[in-house]
Parts: sequence; C-alpha cells; structure tokens
Amino acid sequence: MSQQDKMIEELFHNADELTEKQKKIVAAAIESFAEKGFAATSTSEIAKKAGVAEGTIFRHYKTKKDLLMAIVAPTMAKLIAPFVIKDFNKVLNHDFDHFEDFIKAIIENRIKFLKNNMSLFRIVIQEIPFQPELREQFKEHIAQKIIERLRQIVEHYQAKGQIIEMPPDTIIRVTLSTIFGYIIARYLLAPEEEWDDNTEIERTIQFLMNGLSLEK
Amino acid sequence: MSQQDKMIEELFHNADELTEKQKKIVAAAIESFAEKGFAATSTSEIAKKAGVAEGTIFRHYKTKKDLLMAIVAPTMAKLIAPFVIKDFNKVLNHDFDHFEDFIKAIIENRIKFLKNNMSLFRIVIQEIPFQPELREQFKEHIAQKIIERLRQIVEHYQAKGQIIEMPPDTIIRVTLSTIFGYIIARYLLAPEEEWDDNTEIERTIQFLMNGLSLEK
DNA sequence: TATGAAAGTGAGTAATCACTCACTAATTTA
DNA sequence: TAAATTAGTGAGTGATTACTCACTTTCATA
Repeated sequence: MSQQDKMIEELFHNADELTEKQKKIVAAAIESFAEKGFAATSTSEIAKKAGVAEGTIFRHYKTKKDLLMAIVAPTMAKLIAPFVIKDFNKVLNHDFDHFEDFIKAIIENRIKFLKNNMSLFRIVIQEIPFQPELREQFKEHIAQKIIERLRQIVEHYQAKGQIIEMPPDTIIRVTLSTIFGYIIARYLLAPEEEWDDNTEIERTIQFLMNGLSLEK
Repeated sequence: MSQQDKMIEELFHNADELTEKQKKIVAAAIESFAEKGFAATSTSEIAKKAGVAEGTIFRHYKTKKDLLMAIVAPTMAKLIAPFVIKDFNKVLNHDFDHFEDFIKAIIENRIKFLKNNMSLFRIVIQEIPFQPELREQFKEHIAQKIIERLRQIVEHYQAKGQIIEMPPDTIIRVTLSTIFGYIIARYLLAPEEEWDDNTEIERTIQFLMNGLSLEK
C-alpha cells in the first residue's frame, strides 16, 4: 500500500464508506491540487487521472469546490485533533512538568502527522488565501480553538515561572512561526537538501527555549 | 551586467517608460492576482478593471504569464535589494557593532518595504508554489545570494561571540521564520486585529535575541 | 430471482478561456 | 509635413471549462 493510499485511508477511516472510484477521485484530486493548485486543475484532468468518467465526479460532489472542501475540511480537523481532545490541559499538565517537554511532544507528534500528509498540508496552506469559505472555517473553528487552548498552556507555564512574561499571544505567535518555519523549510522549500532531522529539531527547540525561558 | 542588476535597472527605469494604459493594466493585474490568484484571474477581467481593450494587454505582454513575471520579478529584486548592494558587509559591520542592531535595522527596513508592497508580496508567496519558472528564479538568483550574504554576517557575529555557536543556516532559518512569521501574522492572517507594531516588533526581537545570544 | 436505488457513464452544453488579427489612432522620426 | 513606428482596439478564434442528463451497470435486499 502506497503512502498516498495510507493517507487516504486514514483520512476517511471514520467517514462514510467510499466506493473504489470515489477514493480514486479523491486521491487524484489531492495529487493535482497539491501540484498545480485548485484553480489550475480541471475536473477532466482529475477524472482522467482517477480512471473514471467526468460525470462520476459530479455524481458524488456537486461542484469542484465541494470536492476541495471534502478533502480539506477533515485535514484541518485532523491537524488540530490533539489540541481539542477532552481534558487536554489536565493530561498535558500531568505528563509534562516542563514547557520544553510539552513543546517537544507536540512538535514531534505534529511533524510526524504533517510528514505523512504533506500533500494535504500543501493544499490547505496554498488554498487558504483564495477560498474565503475555507479561511472563515479555519479562523472560526480551528485557529480560535487552538489559540484558546494554547493561551491556557502558556499561562500555566508562565505561572510556574518557566517561560518569560510576555503576552501569551505573542509567545504563541513566535512559537508557531518557529515550528512552521522548520516544516516549510524542511518539506516545502528545500526538501531535496540533506537534513539531519533529529539534530535540526533539537536545535530548533533549543532556540525556542532560549528565547522563551527565563534563565539559561 | 548581472541578472539582478538588470532586474533592478528594469524596475527603476522602466516605470517611466510605461504608457498610462500599461500602468493601469499592471495595477489592475496586481489587484486581481493578489486577491484571487493568478490562475483564477482572467485577462478579460484585468482589461475591464484597467479600462482597456483586452488586445492591449497582449500588445505589451506576450502571454498572461509574461504579465505575471513582469510584475513579480522586479518585486523580488526590490525585496532583496538591500542584501545585494556593494560592500554590504563592510557597511553593516561598520555601522552595527552588535547583531541586535543589525537585525533591528533590517527588520524595520524590510517591514516598511513590505507594508508598502503587501499586494506584491502576496502575489510572490502565493504564486511561488505554482510557477516553476518563478521558483527557479527565486532559488537561483534570490535565495542563494541572500543566504550567502547572511551566512557571512552570522559567522561574523559568531566570531565576535555575540550569538550562539550553531550552523549559520539554522540561525538564518529560525531568524527568517521569526521575522516572516510576524509579517504574515500581522498583515496576512490577522490584519484587522489591533496591533501595537512597535511593541510587537520589540518583543519579537527580544525573543530572537534571547534565542540566539550567549547570555542574558 | 425480481426490483429499486445507487453508482457510473460519456456525449453534449453554454460559457468562458487566452490569444489573434486586421484595423485605426497617436506619436516619433526623417 | 510625410512616412514610419508604436499604441490601442474589439470582434473573432478554437480550445477548454465546469457541469448536465438520459442512459446503463452494479448491487443490496425482499
């Protein structure tokens, strides 16, 4: 089973059962959307790549944009899944006495996820600027929830005296900048270069902790 | 004359040579490309917005992609202009004894530029994933030269004992992540929120310096 | 095995696409 | 001023677009 197949299966594991042809449509769409972008991909091209008639696409998805949303919405949901589980704070605070351990765990977990879903991640960040519907969904349901959670986490570790006194939103911003900066550089800007991932992640965390901790 | 020089030359001198209609075409194209993306913008739409006949666009630009390139290439050149001037290192090393001052100056200068050219910046980062020609140009002529320069700067301040011993490329990566993270959050993700820019930039630099300096 | 519903098909459709071209208008050059 | 060059036009082009629909095939259940 290929990487793509694994990705697709994971994505729709809990969703309604899809027919073989439907799965192939989704897989073909993901491939083309990630490579050429949503607007530059035609439905005839997707049908050809998926080995189905063009009409089959519209049997399952009312419009081309519906197909995009069917791909992107569950991806965003999965991306933030670890942040919206019940008792997120409790679990974390119990498991991680130090902010550094929390950051490490989150980074490793989410990088692993994104590594296995790079095409989907590509589509999300490439289409968010162009799809108001998608942007709205991201802002209201995704970003806000995550930031609210993260704010609590930051305040918790600030109270424990582990990270500097700075507005939590600023700390969240620079932290996410650092993490996504690594992911984008590693997997999108220079994926062909040689990367010692473990070392590079360690350095990134070192920089982050230096920047945020009270003492050295 | 190098590619860059030519681009810069073109940028500064060609502006006067454009006819009124041509200027309107470029302005309309920038507006639409930034808003809807290159692929989703039609030439008829640009012509209508510019108040010219559609044929006029193709009188000056052979293809729609040529129009995009005529907009984007000089923008990239302008963005990196401060990094490719002659005696870049000398000037900087003379003026800035501390890495922090250098960072401050660059951030302020480039944020000011991007603030005034946000539509163009949008187009560049939105289209780089989809235009191989653009990506190639960016990588070969832009990114490499900048990184080479920045590497020298980083090594210089490392030798002076002002920033931590870490591979210069890693330091450049986290630094650029932090800076672009601010710009993207400030002007693209949440431009409607209230921002105390001076304070927020100060905090960002504080985080950056904490993360990169040897002592506190 | 019969039947209805869902899945799948592909030719067809109107609209739109990037681009052309024969032409006129304006400007530069001789 | 005359000729030559450039700027501007807009109807017209074939190709492609997202999407439809009458039809056939597949398949679960009675």
